Amino acid sequence: MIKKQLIMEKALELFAKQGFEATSIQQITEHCGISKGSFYLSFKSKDELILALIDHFMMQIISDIDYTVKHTNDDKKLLYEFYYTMFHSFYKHSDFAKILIKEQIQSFNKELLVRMHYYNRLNEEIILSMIERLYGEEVKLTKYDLIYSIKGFMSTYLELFLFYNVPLDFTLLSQSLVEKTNLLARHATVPFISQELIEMIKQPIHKEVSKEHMFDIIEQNIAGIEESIEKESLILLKQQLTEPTFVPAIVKGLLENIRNHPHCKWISYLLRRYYKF
Amino acid sequence: MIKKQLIMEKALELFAKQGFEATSIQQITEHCGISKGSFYLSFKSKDELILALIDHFMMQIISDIDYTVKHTNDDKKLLYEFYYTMFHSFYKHSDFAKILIKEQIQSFNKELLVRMHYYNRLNEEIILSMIERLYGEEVKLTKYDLIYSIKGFMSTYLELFLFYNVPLDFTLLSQSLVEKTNLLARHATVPFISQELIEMIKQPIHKEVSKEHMFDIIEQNIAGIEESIEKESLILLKQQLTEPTFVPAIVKGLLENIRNHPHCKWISYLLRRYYKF
DNA sequence: TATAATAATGACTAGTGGGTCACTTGTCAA
DNA sequence: TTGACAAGTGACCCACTAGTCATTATTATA
Repeated sequence: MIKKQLIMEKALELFAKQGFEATSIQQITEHCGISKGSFYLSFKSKDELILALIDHFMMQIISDIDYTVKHTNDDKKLLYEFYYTMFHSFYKHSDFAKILIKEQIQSFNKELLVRMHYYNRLNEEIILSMIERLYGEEVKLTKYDLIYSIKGFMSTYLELFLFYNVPLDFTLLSQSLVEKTNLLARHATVPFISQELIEMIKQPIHKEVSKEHMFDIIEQNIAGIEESIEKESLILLKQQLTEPTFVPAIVKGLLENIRNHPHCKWISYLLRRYYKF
Repeated sequence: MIKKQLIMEKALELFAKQGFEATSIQQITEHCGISKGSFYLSFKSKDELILALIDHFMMQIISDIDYTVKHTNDDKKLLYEFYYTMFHSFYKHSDFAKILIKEQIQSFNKELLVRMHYYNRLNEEIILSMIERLYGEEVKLTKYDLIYSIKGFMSTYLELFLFYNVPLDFTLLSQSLVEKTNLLARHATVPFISQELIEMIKQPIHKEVSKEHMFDIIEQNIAGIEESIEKESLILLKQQLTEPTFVPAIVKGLLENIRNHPHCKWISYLLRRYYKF
């Protein structure tokens, strides 16, 4: 488990510098100070490694954003918090963000493509829920265009700060984008992306996460982290999953405990969904 | 020259389908029905091929857009024409557009990176000249943000139609983006990208194109195209470059003749710049 | 037709990469 | 101390790749 993390960490550095294809397993293992065979004890293949990386970081970023959107009560601050969290989360993981943008993960693995679609869809879902809450009927016709505009802002400004090492003021950037978003939401009238277009595009998010799946993830996480409040919380949550004994308040508290542990973000997101918090 | 074009065409198809790294010279030559050695009579290396492709298409796309912006007199239509031409030009070359978006040409060749920066800068220049003409002082503080917003719109909507094969209505899309752009230009007040930030980012566009350079390109083009009005025009323009004899009206007419020939777009763009048309 | 010049070929080289596996080292309970 | 099991190693395999070059085919010229 620890070895796996080491490999992921070191591989990420190399991928961000040289790209995925251009980095050999040899280089990765050398950079880790382990042997080549040892790599294959942790990962079945190079593809499995990149997949694990994508999952690991996308889960964190998505759940960061989701948590912020769900837990910001003040509608006036919501958009701002959304942008700020998003930029901040990508900034925290900028090596990953770099490879995400550089290698548009289209070419190789089919499975990766599916995975990326999935996270993309989750992201769109979050944005949609946010703008429906903020503008309601006002954006009935233009909401999908609004999503795409927001995604457009995200991508260009992300690129700006990922590839030019300039000092950056997320506060100002977020304020600036909040104003733009509000303008588009309140005054844009010409929709391009219709409901029909969306239907044509989307493949359903099939993954309705099963209890067993969450159970597995929790077990993995328990194995992966040190003795701590988080670990204890996880164990209790695992119990709760098989035989519910705690009242919602306790469950929510336990979730809050693990929320900020980097390895628990995803399960925390899934459980929040499951318990409808 | 003809062989070169064949290779570029067939290689583009494969790159769009499988990606650059994943496509071998072997595959390309098989797809062309020529031998491996033959490839190296046209290109010194695989890198030179991708470079030639990038140049070939970026030149066409950039000069399409530039021509539209420079030759649309009606300010009311300008933004619309810009968006329409841009989408249309990428659509015409959608195989190329795909590899441009897929492989974020960052990893490999250093020279490619420089080249892409160069075209990106040209694009930004065109957009800047357009919005300064349209909005003038109004966007003094927010013009760079406006550029980035426009680029954001471009990239998300490009992705939308490049990766989902849906029927698309460029007219409606352009109208929709015109409205959004106008809203942002007229009402956005919070700038994020300041003049200083731009200075920090930009490396100067060094390439002030020399007469000799243009001369070379013309000669190449002459060799590459069939006997035609375009070819004759090129020959006359070549003469004009060494010993100016024609009045501007004639030169402009000759440029108009070659403008729409796919191989002459770039030299046409350069000459328009040179003669300040 | 003969000769020179150019174009095209594909077997070959030298090298790399992902992945395997027989073997070594470390660990820990009995 | 022993022995059984897990963790770790790196030489090795094979498929494949970019690029070369001696040889052959084609074309142009005289």
